[in-house]
Amino acid sequence: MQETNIPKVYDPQSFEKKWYEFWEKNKLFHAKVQKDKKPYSIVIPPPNVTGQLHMGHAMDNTLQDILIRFRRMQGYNTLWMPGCDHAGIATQAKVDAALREEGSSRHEIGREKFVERAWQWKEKFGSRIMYQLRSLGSSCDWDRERFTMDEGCSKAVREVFVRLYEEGLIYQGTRITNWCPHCNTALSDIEVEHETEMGHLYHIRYNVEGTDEYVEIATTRPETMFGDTGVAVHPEDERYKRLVGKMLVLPVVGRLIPLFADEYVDPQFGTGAVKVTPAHDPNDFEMGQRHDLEQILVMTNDGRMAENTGLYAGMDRYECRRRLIEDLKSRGVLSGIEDHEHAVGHCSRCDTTVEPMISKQWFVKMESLAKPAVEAVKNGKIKFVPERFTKIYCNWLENIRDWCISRQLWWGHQIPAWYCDNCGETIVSRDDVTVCTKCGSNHLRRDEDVLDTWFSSGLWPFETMGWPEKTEELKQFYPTSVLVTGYDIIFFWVARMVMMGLKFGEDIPFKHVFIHGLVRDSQGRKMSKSLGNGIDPVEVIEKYGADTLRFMLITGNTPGNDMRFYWERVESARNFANKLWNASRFMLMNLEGFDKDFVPEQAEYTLADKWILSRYAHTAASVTKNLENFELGEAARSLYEFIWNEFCDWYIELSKARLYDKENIAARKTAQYVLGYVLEHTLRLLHPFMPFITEEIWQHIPHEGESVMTSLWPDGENGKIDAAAEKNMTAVMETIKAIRNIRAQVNAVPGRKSEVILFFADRSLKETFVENKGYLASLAAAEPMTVWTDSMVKPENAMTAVVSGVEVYLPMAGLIDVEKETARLTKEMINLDKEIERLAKKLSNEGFLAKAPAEVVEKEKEKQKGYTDKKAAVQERLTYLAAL
RNA sequence: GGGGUUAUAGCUCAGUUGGUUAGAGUGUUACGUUGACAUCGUAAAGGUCACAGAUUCGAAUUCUGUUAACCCCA
Repeated sequence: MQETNIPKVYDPQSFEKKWYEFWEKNKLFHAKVQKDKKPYSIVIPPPNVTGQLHMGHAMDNTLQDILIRFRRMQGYNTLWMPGCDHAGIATQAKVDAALREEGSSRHEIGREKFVERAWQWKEKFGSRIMYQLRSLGSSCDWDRERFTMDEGCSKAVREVFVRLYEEGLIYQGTRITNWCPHCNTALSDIEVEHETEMGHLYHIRYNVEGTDEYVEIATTRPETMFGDTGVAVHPEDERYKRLVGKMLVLPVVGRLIPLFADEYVDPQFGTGAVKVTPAHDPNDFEMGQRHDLEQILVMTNDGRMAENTGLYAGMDRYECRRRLIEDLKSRGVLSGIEDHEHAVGHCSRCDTTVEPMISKQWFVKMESLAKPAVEAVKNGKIKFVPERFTKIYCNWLENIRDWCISRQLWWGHQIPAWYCDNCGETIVSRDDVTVCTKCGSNHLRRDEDVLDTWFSSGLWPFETMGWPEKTEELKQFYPTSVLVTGYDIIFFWVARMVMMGLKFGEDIPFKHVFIHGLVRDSQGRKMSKSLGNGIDPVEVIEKYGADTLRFMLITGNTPGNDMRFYWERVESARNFANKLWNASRFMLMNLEGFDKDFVPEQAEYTLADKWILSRYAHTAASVTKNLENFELGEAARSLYEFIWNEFCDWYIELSKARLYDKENIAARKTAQYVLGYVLEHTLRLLHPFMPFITEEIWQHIPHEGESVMTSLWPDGENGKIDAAAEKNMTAVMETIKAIRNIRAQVNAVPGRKSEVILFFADRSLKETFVENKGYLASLAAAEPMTVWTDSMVKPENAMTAVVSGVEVYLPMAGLIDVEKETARLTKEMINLDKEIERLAKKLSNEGFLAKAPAEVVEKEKEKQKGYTDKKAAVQERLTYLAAL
């Protein structure tokens, strides 16, 4: 157990892997169903199998791991369900690219082979991501690892699809959807990102049939004019009233289209007349429905002009736009081009400009699903942390539109719908179908499309627990305790899970939604592949250790807000780990004669012992409270401050005298006990944040149990809080700092002892200082310590400082620098005057005295007295100096 | 157009129910390797808490408005 030879420097590489394997091998992450224990469960936001872990994952999983490890130590039956997502479009794109490298393509090898390739991809990259999660320290229950396309999830997806279809909540329809010509698939509304772009507004004249008159329209997408089936104006627009009902001649094409009136048209915009292309614009589509207009599709799925565009057929949509503009110009019907700023939709996956166009797709009716999902949040069953995301979530669900769920991809859950070529029947079924249920024909074709990836992700909290079977896991772990995710997928994922959970899981999927922000680069930019500014968490782990990365990610950051990545901050976290490492090393080097059964008598405790135990108790309470409130950053900060500024800077220093003195056995044993107690318990508190280093140290120092991760969370330590010890110790510490300050002022030779004379305005402190004068000697080189009493004359040739309750005099051998000393004290005087004045004003304020709580008034009065006493002492000193 | 976030030390950020001489890390300056740690220690400098009002005995903290940056939705 006793080891004095541990490395001088924190070296995470030497132990992180070892401990992870130890935990995993001993199944410490595994959650059995145990009905008598309180459950605490989290399902991981499944990373895409496409690639690798990025900094956002590192952040997300660090937060989850902290919560899980904390609750596990608190005694909950804790489940963290891991897994990954098949990520339809993204993965298909990756596999496509791999095939292209080989000079092949998905179309060449066919669907079956392609899907095989995608599975191979999944095996390779899925396991890589899971490995990366392990290197971060994530305490997931790997025995339960799931994948959104595994057998169980596929079964759940089918069940949900069929039930929704049977209830009429899933339907097939020909509607305007957002089409990505690059990914070659339809997208849902939220997969489109709108960016404001500078474009042009083209003014084109459409002749009124049989006259020389024309109507001028304005459009941003002239190439869609091949699909125009009308021109609309506002019914009250005087400019056009007399022309409504007339036919117009579509330029270039020559087709006749009606001019009609519709309330939708904004007479202020452009010329007040809009071309109507029902097959290529959502608003036009609706006008088309109202006015019974034909829908003419003029583009192909890859963004080229269709056969019906004559000379332009086969041309890219933008090439067509350029040529068409030239053509219109030469025909003299192009009357103007204005610069125009407008929002253009882009594919969130590949950034290609999406083309709104009609196609036949599957949709989910959202209204009835969204209502209970809003209700669950409004009535507080589900709570967002931070609370402000509630509004964002509710607003979105309250204005939700139907969800396009079919994708023209090969990688994903194929839609369980079959079409009968014989009678035209559509059959949706849980099991594969070979015979038409209506006409008995076996000429069936399965729908080729797959489902939106988020359709299966939406079932994640319960599909991973065995739904639709009524499993023990569901009974114990559903609803889950908390969902931890970024604000960027509240709509994509959180909202869908709530809807699906309420509908099929028969309860909310989670009680809390803990939202975090994005990790940005040091300039505040989003990390992205195209910018090349991403930082690989694995690189950070290899260089600095997972604990360092974890600690860096959760400090200096508050819930829901973005954070910037700085290497300096990584280093600062690493230094903290090193500090802890060396504090432990100090203890290990002083373990000789450690008696694990020894517990000191109360009387054996020194002031420092009582003080550090009290400070530790405060820390334990605040860490617990902050973790329970999802204030993980605050929790980590309080541990940082306790470990560094109190335990290391003061307690270790103060324990040295007793530890080095091998004669006084009782004192040495007490110091060892307190050091051991505080360190061992602090390691437990820190374990959720920095699992590896805490385990490594914990295993070296005296402990009981097999792992710090299964040790009990420190609780009920409040008995150790000792207000008197804290007050007295604070006075000692302040005095030490004051002496050091003076010594620095006069350039005292470091280490050379000098006398200090103390005068106690607060008499109760005298005894404390007499008993603990060793503290002043060792930490401020102040020796001997003389106590001045009222009857004596205060020392003259000395430097002075005043701290609460204590006047400090440092006699000077030579002459003191009167000028410098006067300046220093004058500055102090000014500060004190300012405070005294402020307090005087406050304390003479009738309102304050009458309305503020008595304890606040009392506190202010005490402050006032403290400052006044200090001022008197400083004044006295200044008077003395002036007389020299 | 609607909604939201942010504005605190040179930089990055804390500051959780209103009462602190407003904090940390980093950077800067001076000094220092005595047996945990130079990935360190000691000391210091550095802020009108964006601006203007309001509420209150009391505002960095609550409310309103303004300005600036960013984000989401339409």
